[in-house]
Amino acid sequence: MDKHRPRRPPPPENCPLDTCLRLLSGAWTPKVLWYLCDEPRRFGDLRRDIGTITSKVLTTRLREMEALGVVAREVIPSSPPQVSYSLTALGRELEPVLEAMARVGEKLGGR
Amino acid sequence: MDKHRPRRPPPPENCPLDTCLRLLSGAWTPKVLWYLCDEPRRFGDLRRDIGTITSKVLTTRLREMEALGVVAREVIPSSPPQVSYSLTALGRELEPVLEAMARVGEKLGGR
DNA sequence: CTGTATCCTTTTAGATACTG
DNA sequence: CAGTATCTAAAAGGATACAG
Repeated sequence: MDKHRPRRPPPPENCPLDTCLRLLSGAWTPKVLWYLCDEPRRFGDLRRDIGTITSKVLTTRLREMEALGVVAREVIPSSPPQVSYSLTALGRELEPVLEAMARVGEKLGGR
Repeated sequence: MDKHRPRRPPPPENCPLDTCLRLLSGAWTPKVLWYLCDEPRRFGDLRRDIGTITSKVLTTRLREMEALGVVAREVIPSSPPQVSYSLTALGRELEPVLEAMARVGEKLGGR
């Protein structure tokens, strides 16, 4: 008799979207991932590549992604010190998302 | 001879990502689009489907997406008034992005 | 070079009440 | 039902200075 809920139930597909959204939220995270998809990069390279991000924010985002297991941080003992960031296997799963975004961005033109 | 910039130049693929990012930024926009991908929905339906969004924020996001041309707003003259929201052709371009996100969300498990 | 520490501004969103 | 209007709080980010 479907009396009280004749309407669509909340789709369970909802949860995975939320999970991914938590990871990609923030204006900078996707851009960091974009460059790391290309190849591993050092801290200063990432900063220059992205262009307008401050080191504070970049550090914060990288630490978040490290904690989530999508980015790996490797310290190369040398002088001056070098730190290289790369995607983990899990992080590489995000490449299709970024590619889909870029494709849509092209169709959106200049908005 | 490549003295000052021996490093990789900023990839032009950057811009489309930015465009898409502007559109999808904010925690709610992707969720609204997710439900509209399923089928057109009325204001109150969207609010219930999403669950915890306030009408103020939902209105703001819908107006933004309208302005960008990804969502269409249709008023159905009736009593009580009905307003239906749907994706435009441009808006439907975003479906692959959301699907990619959901797929990654599954692999991310519970983080 | 790779960060950390402060402080401040902007953006986003939540609470709540109210209207046609 | 479909919003609008205020006000407040929280999150994100920018500027700047400084350290190992």
